[in-house]
Amino acid sequence: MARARISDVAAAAGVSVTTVSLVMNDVESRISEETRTRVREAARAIGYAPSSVARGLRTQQTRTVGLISDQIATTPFAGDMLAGAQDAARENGYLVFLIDTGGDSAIEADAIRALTAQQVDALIYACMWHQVVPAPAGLPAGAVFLDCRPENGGYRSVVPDDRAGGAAAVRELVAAGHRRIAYIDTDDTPIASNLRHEGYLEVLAEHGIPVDPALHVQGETTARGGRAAFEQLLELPEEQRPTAIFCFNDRMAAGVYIAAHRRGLDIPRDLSIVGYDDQQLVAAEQDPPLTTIALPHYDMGRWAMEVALGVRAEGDEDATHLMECPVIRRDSVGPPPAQVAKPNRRRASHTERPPEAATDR
Amino acid sequence: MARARISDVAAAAGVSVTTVSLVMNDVESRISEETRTRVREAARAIGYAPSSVARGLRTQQTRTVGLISDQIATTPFAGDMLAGAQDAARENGYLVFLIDTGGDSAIEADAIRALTAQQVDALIYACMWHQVVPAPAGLPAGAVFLDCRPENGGYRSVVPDDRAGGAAAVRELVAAGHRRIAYIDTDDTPIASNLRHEGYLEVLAEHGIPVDPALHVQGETTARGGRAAFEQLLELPEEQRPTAIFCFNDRMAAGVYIAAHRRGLDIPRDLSIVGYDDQQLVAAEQDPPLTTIALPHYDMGRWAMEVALGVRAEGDEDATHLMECPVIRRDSVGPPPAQVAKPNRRRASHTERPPEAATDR
DNA sequence: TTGAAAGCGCTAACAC
DNA sequence: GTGTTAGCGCTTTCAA
Repeated sequence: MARARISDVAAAAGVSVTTVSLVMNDVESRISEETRTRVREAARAIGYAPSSVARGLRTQQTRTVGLISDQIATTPFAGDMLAGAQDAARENGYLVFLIDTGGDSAIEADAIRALTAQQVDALIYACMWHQVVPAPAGLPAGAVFLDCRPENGGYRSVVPDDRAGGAAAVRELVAAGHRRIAYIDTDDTPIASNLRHEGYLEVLAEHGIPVDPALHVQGETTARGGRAAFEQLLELPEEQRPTAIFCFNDRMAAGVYIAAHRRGLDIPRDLSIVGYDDQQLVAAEQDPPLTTIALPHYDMGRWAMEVALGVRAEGDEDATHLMECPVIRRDSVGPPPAQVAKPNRRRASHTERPPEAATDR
Repeated sequence: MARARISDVAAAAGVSVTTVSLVMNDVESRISEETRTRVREAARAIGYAPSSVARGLRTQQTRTVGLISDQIATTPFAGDMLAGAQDAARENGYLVFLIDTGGDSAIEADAIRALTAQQVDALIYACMWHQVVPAPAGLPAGAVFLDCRPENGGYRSVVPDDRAGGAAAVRELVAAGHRRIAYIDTDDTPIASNLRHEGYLEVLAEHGIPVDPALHVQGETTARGGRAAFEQLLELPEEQRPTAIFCFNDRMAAGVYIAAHRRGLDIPRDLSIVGYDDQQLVAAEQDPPLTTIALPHYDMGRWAMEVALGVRAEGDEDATHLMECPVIRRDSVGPPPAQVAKPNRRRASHTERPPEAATDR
């Protein structure tokens, strides 16, 4: 059977289409309660549902949003951003068109065209990880950047506060008593890695811990890369080795776990580790479960959608919103290995690790 | 500036709207080449793009597809299905509305209503893993089930061939010389786990390998669950222990790795392992990389979209398509440990484990 | 409290 | 080869 139209309902209820429209849209005013119920029943009886297409044409509002991403929907990294965005869209009665471009700019341009032709009411441009990107040509004003920033501004955006996150990670380690803290870094993703590194340096400075360049190593952002970087650290003379490691991400931390376990090192007894991302299937599945810094994907997705929809008032048309990365405490952080075993291990202990360090938690 | 309309282009080019429409839609017939280019230029000059909404209303075809899923977009499990579906949609000029319901049936019902109101041309109903589900009320005929089957039929569907996949996994192990092969199973996901188990039994039977119930253990589908199940296996008398393990999924296999490494067991020298899923961030990141059976997510997604769009002819309106799960050979399978080391390792085999046991399963 | 009618932007049947 | 026009299904102004 063909779709029921508003005129069918009108005929069935013995009223005009105007009345049906008024009833279906819950326009307060006029219309007696009796007519109301008559219309509603007729509608239900013939299974009528208004056509969003016709309504969209008439009102020039489609209650539809476009979400263009490089790959968030199809990779395991940042799906929660979608969840946040979707939830916000649904709560406000919007449907979302999702287009993963795979990073292909031709597809991206087509996507913008197609979404514009669809007259979406809002547009979100999302990346799978924090980066600074050129704003694609033709991107409508009012679009919101999610997990990325337009390099020349002009749009609102939301990204994780990686600097504060890096600081929080290191603070966690310092609070446990560590002073020799390595940072296993990467150069694959410059923005995030630089910011986290800044946070690392900031906390060392805060506590008067000298920076040892030998404790800053790099690798690719995989378990293999983390493992290789860790092995580099193990080549240091024993007293120079770290007692704790802050890893750029959880995958790299997983590599450290593998190497540590193979050498019989116990986590956290012999080595404390903090990761980053709180990545599903990685962080919590380690043994012991990994303490890490969570990327606020869900909240960023929700923020972006609410701002794009105009549901959340954000003063500035051209500002970057930094979202906090919470510490997820699990079991990979403990105090440094007891040093009584190596009484003569270093210089005067007050320079090495002031007892006060234990108290600043 | 407001959106340009077709009449603006017509005026600018000094032709009628019909002509513009014909040109924009590349309708061969009539229209001189000269007029054509004039129209095209006018359109480009004023930045005209046809409104999909108006076109949708007029033609009653929106070139839009709905994809309702439980959680595939927001979890790290099956994102490739989306990639396959999206690619197929894009290639055919369709845009996709994505709705993750989180498994909430009220949201699901709303989603079906909203998508119907949007007059989507096709609908895909997808699950994050292979299961049999009741078809939601109101689901339009012609919808396609992706990675799930409607319990009472009535719709086309595509699911992985888990039975053949299970068989392939075990065959891999048998080919390497193993005879004592355990199956670390789960009861969390009945359909897939039963099917894979059937494949396991099938191959044992094929090779006349007796079935040992002690080698069939269960756990939850996490690294922790896999680890616990493996430890149960290690409690068996030495000569009864498996030399190879087929794990229900890669996460459980990861748990086996952890326990094995902690005990100093080398993979694959002391123990061979085959997983299932070829899960990103899990399978390939193990050390050594895990041999596993891939779930054909991308191809299933593409299949579902093509069938839903009517681009791929599928005879039966009510059939389940089984998609092959390829073996991904990596480095976790090797020959069983040499048995010369324990010449008297088992007693008379017929008392220890009567061959008839193979038949009573 | 209700209805008639215009018109959103487009396509396509039909006329020229 | 090109133009006129009806109408897709709805909302909304205006009149009654």
